[in-house]
Amino acid sequence: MKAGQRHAIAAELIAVLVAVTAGQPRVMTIMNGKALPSGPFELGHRSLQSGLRDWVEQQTRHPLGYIEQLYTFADRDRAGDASEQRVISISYLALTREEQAGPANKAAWRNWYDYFPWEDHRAGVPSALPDAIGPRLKAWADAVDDRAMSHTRWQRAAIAFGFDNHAWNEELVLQRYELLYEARFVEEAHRGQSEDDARSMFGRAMQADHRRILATGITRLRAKIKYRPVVFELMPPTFTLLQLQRCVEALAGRVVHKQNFRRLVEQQELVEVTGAMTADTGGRPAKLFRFRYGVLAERAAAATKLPLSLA
Amino acid sequence: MKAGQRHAIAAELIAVLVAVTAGQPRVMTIMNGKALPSGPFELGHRSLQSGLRDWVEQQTRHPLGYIEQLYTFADRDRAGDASEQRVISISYLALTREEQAGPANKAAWRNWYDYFPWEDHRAGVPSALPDAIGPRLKAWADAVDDRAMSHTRWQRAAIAFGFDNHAWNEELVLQRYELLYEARFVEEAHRGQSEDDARSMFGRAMQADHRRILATGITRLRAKIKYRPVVFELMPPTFTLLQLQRCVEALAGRVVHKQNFRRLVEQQELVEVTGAMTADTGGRPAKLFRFRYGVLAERAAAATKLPLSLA
DNA sequence: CGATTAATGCTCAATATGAGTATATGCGGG
DNA sequence: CCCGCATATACTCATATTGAGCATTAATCG
Repeated sequence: MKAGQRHAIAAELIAVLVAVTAGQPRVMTIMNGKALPSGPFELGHRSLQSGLRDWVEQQTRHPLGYIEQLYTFADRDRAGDASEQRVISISYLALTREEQAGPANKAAWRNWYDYFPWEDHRAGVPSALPDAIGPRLKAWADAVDDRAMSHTRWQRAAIAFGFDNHAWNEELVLQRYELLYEARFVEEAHRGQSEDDARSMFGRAMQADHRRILATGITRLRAKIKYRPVVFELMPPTFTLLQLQRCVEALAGRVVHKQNFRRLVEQQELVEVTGAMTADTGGRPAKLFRFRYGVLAERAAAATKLPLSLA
Repeated sequence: MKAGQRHAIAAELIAVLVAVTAGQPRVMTIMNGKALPSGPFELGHRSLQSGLRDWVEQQTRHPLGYIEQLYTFADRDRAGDASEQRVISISYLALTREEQAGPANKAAWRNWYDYFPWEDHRAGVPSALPDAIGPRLKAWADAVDDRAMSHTRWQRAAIAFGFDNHAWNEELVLQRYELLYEARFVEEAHRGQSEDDARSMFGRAMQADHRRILATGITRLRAKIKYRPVVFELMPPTFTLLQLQRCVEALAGRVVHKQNFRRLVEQQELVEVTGAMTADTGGRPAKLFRFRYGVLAERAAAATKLPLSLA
């Protein structure tokens, strides 16, 4: 071990901090929405996790309920500049509730679909997909000479974005972003160009690879809500079943069958009635529920299995 | 960012390299089975992944088919000594075939159940579980005064190890190891004591937290084979369905229903016949199959869903 | 030849899942 | 006070998935 080399390394913690408010999935950003909050890992921190927890709680004044490691990156050219300094970035997914939290400094919550407009299928397939994104990906595929290569490109795109009769798979967030990056449609693919805030059909850009990290976080979360009761970290203490459903739908970017959703949640005993009712949303008053924390103890592998099928 | 502090960090890559040979799951070790192979991450490496790939291939003379990041650790007391040097360890799961691979130096493959004897349920529940481990965990739970605490302890143990009518869940490898660690039954929990190689009922110990990392790798792999066709990375180019089944069983530590296993594998079109037959194992000759690589392209989320139920 | 070991083909019951119908209960406006 | 409107909540039903057996076929071994 060449100590001299090993020392030229720095570690950075990056958080994908998620909340769901007003039916929209939000992510905490800094720098006018261009970056995810991140801070250095220092010797004073007990562990990576606690290092992250420390400064995120300091920023949001909110205890983090749930933290999960996402991925560790250390690509040579991450920094962008020619510094010989090597940076290892350790990213985390954290869930919280927006509520109080007078966010310090210029930190701000953003709708995550600002960054990935093609990911929200709650109101049906976004028209930009078949109308604009599809054709461009097709052109990108056709742009190579090699027929086989061309076919492969289009097939990858079709599977990822659900063209050609392929079913939409909401968990392929990262795959889709990487495809758009490879095709150079997202701004990050050509560094140093258009610096405007424009929210194009390919979404708002972010600094360095932060948008990729966000995509990783969304991917993980969309997968996780199907087999772990993590949604509740995003819910207020009591809620109606429809509110819970809307939260899941916001994250998954698709609607679910209401009756089946209730059946599932109830038969799995994930929640219990509080006795109270609410008549806020207009229709017949709904029972208020709370998460039954018992499930965490009872079922180690506490399955949720939200089917999240098409609606 | 206090540069002075950030520089005092080193990064290390650790591999859980797995193969399945002769019906047993093996893991590559060094230091007489006491450690997982690991090496420093250096400035010369293009990325973390390629750094790992570089030296693992150098050690095993075998191209790695599959690499997946496991987890990144940086706990203060990891080093054990009082050095102020902070080490970040990035662990990976890698799959390969044992075959050729004249393993360099003192590297050696070990049956992973040497480290976790209680994890192999292929021949039924290991007698040590109800006979010895259970009672000791019960005693550990009873050792606290607080009744509620005591109850919680036992309940955690019962769920993790399948006592009190709880079903055995093969994916709780890490949870079980951590419980045994907490109860101080595994050697690593009391550093600096018995240094012998003895394979006690609590398994062979490893250096530092390598056994925990191995547990993390097994956990991940046991989960993954259920929804991704990764088993094939461990199989020879052609194989019979029973061989495939035995491989899955070795990893999962439990047997599966033969007919249902075949039904699943075939209806998902994960394999295709080669035309050849083999009459090696005794009974009626079996068809030889090969993995149908097409599935990787066709299904992005190439589901495997090996049920892995009780048999 | 008969026992042994697998391979392979089929059946069946119990759930899980996707989708739809019907009824209940609040509110606001006319 | 009655009429929609919007949502809550209760059931029903067809189909797919799963877990478990039973039966038959085809080689090898002694």
